[in-house]
Amino acid sequence: MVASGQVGRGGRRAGTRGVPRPVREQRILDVAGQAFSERGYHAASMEQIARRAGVTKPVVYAYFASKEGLYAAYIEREGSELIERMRAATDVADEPAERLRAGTVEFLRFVAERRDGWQLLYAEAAARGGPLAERIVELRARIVRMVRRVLEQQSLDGRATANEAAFDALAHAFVGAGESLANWWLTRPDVSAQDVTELLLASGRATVERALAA
Amino acid sequence: MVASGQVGRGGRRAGTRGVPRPVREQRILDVAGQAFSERGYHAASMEQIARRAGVTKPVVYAYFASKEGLYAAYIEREGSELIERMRAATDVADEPAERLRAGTVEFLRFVAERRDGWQLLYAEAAARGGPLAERIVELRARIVRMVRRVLEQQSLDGRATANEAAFDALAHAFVGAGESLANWWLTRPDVSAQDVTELLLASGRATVERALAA
Amino acid sequence: MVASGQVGRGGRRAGTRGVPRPVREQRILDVAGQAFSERGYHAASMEQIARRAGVTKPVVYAYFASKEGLYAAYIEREGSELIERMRAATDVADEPAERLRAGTVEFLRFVAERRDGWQLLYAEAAARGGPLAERIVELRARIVRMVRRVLEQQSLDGRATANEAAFDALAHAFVGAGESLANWWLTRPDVSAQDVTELLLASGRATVERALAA
Amino acid sequence: MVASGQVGRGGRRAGTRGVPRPVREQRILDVAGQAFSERGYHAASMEQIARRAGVTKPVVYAYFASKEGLYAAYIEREGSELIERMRAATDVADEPAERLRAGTVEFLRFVAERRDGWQLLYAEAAARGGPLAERIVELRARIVRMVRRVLEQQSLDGRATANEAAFDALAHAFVGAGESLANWWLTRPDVSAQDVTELLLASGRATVERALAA
DNA sequence: AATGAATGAGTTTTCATTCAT
DNA sequence: AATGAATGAAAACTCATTCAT
Repeated sequence: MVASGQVGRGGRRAGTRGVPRPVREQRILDVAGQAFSERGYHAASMEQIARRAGVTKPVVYAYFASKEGLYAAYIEREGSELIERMRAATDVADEPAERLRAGTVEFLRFVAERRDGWQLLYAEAAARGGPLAERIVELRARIVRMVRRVLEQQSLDGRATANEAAFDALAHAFVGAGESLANWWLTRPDVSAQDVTELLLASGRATVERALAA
Repeated sequence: MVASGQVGRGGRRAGTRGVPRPVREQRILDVAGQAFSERGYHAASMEQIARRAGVTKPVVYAYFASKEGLYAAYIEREGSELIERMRAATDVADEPAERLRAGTVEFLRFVAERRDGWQLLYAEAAARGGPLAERIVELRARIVRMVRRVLEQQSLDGRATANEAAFDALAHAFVGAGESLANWWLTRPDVSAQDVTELLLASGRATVERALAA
Repeated sequence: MVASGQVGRGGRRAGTRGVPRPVREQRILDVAGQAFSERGYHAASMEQIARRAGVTKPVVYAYFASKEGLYAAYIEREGSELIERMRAATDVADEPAERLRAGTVEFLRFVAERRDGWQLLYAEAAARGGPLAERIVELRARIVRMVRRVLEQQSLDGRATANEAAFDALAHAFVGAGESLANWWLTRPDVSAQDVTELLLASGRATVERALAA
Repeated sequence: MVASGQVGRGGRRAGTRGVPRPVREQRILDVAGQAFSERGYHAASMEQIARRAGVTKPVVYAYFASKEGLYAAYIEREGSELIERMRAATDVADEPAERLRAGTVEFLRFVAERRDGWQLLYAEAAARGGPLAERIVELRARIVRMVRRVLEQQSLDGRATANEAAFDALAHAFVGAGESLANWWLTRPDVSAQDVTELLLASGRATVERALAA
């Protein structure tokens, strides 16, 4: 019988042969995320990303077609993951209050685990313009809607008289507070996720009860 | 050593002579702000900025020394104005509550009047690593401190037992909520500044009273 | 952040593919030497050098990193060759007198074979302040030291009482005479290298014997 | 009677009014020489030269028409002075030997007194190309001819059988040795001009007597 | 006679992108 | 499927030179 393994068939110099494409793709995305996050989209160079990922530039182009494509793929991966994790966490709970807590906890987990991804998503959402603007805006909008739905449900327990816009505004305020708090938290490793969560939730609850009541 | 055939450079065609320097400076800054805001620091080109400002590149360099210098000057102008206006507005009032309201109102006014400036400041604060990162971080920190001080004063009226970090967190949350709300507001021309202000303040008040009490 | 409309850069037309890198490097250096020699460092343009070498600018940068790098590489190539050839020629002979003759002959050979290189080395040594000033000064100093050593040995055959500085001075005078003579010779193709050599050596010998004796 | 002085008549800011044109011209040339000598022709900027001379750029252009004109004027001034001084010194003496000594002494004096001028003349003579090439070549040629004539006269005292070319070569060698020695001397302030002169003359004499005799 | 303010024309350098192998 | 080597296009920045005052 002839040797059946696919690896190490000789001829080639060394390289990273035999690594399956999906794995390599992820590796490239990881490196790209780091580079984009550290130096910004423009300053990050394809050359460097390729080198750090242990491949050559044409490979990167073969996989992602262009720098913008690479960027989009990264944003997409991180964004989907954030949304998916939040949705999954939220869906587990029944009570609105619990759902909000679960989503918040998961959000902070993501922020801590994927600093690069989070910071890039955040920065990109802040910068208008650019072809990924829509995608990111939509992403954030989805989160805002999730929050808003929960807040509305929470409010129904009381007597909600607030109008549409008010809830929209409230959700935006809540999300903004969460983002800002998350970033602050990243600079304060001594503070627990628990504390951050509680503060944010308490603020949200208090606001719904009092601010919307007005 | 000496190159021959170097004659015939320079010259003049028509130009916008007679415009006093300070005026021109401001004009260039305005245009630069637009460009940076629309396309981001890297993508904005000096060539284009100069052309749109009705001058030539060397003029821009004569005034601002470098692209980064131009950017810095713009950030500086907008940032100082924002801070100054907020401080001035705040200083007029005596009561902490009134001070917070005044600052908030002035902030929203700035956001509305200087969209480009606001959006650039916001985006740049979100992106770490850009040029002037420090300057902007310091700017936002100053605003956070202003808020924090007011919140502390407000809280003293009650019985504040909250620790340091809590106030820090609260201020960051408040500022984040305000930023997010401001951006949302820019997309909703039908909503009055008044309403946005009230929502934000109510949220802040409720949070201080309830969230910190916990 | 992300600029749109950046597509469609790069490409290829025809080019001189297949030329091995070392060959191309030498070709570029040759052309660069010509350009630098003809127009001086500053006046020579990378654009022009690249075009004349049949490559594009980025190729030149890929090989030599910068204009100064290119210049340095050329100076280095020519300088090393000159020194190496002189050293090799010198080392063959045993007697001081023979060594001096061999070195001189080889020097003139280099001057004749590599006009561009020689003239650039000479000009650059004359101009203080250029890039690589140090490198060239060191080069010439090495030659001066070679000459000096030989002169000292020659002198030992007689009764040398001359002080240090005198030998230094003598070596500098000899080298200067050689350079000047070489340049003059380049304008007089009818004169033989032989004659130039003899004159220079005779002058050196006479000087050592008489001038130092004083 | 009304104040008659021409200076300080008011109206103007401050400036350097009242300085007669020739004085100003010389001042500009001085500064230009420094700049060219320090940084090379290309790297020296008109802006800087003007500023250091205490005038504005247009003034420089009014006086010298162009950068090249300024350079030419400086070279001209220094070159003429060198030649003139050497000729004057030489003309005083009668004997060939005395003439050579007088010229050499004066040359070294010039080198010491006018470092900038000397170094620029030397560097420019080394660099071919450039519009002043001819002028400088002619300058050096004149010095070489002076030397040659003296050497011929000196040689006549003996029995000269040397051919034309030999004297030419000899003169070039002598001048080259002188230049090189002069530059070396500039780096050795401890050595006296006297010593340098003697060495050079002795070398010249020895060479004429022995080398040409061959 | 002098100046402040501009300008046109380069220069070096960098990068995303793509063939030929 | 992968790479080494090139390329076209731009971008920041500089400077000699000149008008309008």
